[in-house]
Amino acid sequence: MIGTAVLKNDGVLKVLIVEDHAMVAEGLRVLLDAHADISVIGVALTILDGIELARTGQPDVVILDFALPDGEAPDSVRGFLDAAPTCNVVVLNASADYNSVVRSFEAGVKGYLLKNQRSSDLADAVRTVHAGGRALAAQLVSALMARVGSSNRAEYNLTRREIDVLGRLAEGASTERISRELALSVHTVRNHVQSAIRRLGAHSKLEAVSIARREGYLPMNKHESIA
Amino acid sequence: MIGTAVLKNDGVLKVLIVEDHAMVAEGLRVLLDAHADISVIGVALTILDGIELARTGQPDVVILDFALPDGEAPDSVRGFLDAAPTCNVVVLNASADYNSVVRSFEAGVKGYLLKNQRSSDLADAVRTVHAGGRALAAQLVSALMARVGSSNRAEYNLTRREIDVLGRLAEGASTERISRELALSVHTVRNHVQSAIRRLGAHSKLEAVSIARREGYLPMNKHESIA
DNA sequence: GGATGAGTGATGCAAATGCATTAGACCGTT
DNA sequence: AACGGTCTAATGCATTTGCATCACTCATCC
Repeated sequence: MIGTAVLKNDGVLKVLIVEDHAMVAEGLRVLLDAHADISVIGVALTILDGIELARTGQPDVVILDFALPDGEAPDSVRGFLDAAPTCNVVVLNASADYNSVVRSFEAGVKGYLLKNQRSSDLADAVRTVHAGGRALAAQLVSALMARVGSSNRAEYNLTRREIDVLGRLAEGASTERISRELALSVHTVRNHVQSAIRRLGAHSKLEAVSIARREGYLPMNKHESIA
Repeated sequence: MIGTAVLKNDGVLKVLIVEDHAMVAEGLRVLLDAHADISVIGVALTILDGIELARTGQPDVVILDFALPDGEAPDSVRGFLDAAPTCNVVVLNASADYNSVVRSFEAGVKGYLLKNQRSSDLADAVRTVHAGGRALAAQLVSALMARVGSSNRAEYNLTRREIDVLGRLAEGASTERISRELALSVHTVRNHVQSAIRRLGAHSKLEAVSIARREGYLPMNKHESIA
């Protein structure tokens, strides 16, 4: 709150919303625009469009939905910061799973809010991060504290490759198919699988997938869309 | 559109929103309230609260999010219709999976919209269902047509025992553990697994679990929330 | 009262998997 | 420059799985 930016026109915060559900995005837009000190300069439905709008609009704050059609928030933060170096990214997610929170902050976001909060919390978060602060959903703070406190936090440290392979296993892909999809030897795929099984303390592929899913390493079930 | 209800006060449509993400619910509320002929009489975050509000408020239309903390839309439609017999339920969902659409309409909803549509579509749907019509997301219409046309609707006819075994496999249980849990011979468990694999047209346990999950035979796995 | 299918149990065999172990290339850190 | 970790690839071996096939009991249905 100390030394709020004076360089912006009228001190109005320029916000960019990146959210694939148009209905939700429109709602957030009107809710935020209702605040006199906040101005939504754009709404993007994909990461790609979002980064382009960030480049041209140079927003102060980016509201970034966690799960977008072309990727997840943590993997796109770099792109937003490159496009608009002075912007602060706030992730918006429906679920409060540990991994998503950690990955997001590791990627450099300044805030992490849940969709079950009031919209006024969102406006507050926008002001907070622009003032240089961090914004974390209240219900996450205590939960994270507890995790850190209880040193028994499972630290599986799966590698990206292992997570990738596990994800494909979860979709029912065979070792042979994965090796083709990733242009790898079947031996390598088997090694990644074995490595993941060992790290997760599992005794089979199925158990590994089960644990990985529970621990939030795998993306949510993409219900096969019919459209 | 023929013979729009005259019995309502001023012809204003009373709408109830049931959506667990407060932020989204608030957005929908302001977006809908912006229409002169629509009035949001309440917002509920759970099915239970929603049904109670429906009983006291007797809305014309209920906007019902598919996935609520205390259940899914299709299983709660009956409750809403009992509470407010004249109301029309419109399901709102993020994903367009076949099973959800079919289950919803079988449960008696009058509309099924996707969150990636414009909010004006929602207002249109509210008017349509109140006039006695059906509202289905445009992108779902053609997709459903295609499904119906190609009479190859999957009918796997899994037995209870097979579903039970598949469910345990999905949790990472081994054949041996399942045989203990169900007090069966490992041979029998293997037979059930094989039978399920055959019926599902899969080539491995993992693929069978994947297909069964997609087809709705297995309960959705809840992301372990840290909060 | 026989046909049908679920549920149970079993055997055999080829293929895939689980597990250990080795090893080179690459990359970031110290 | 040395170190550790990832990614890649491979080999060997015991175990499990995929798949076919058979058999018996017990329902249900025509």
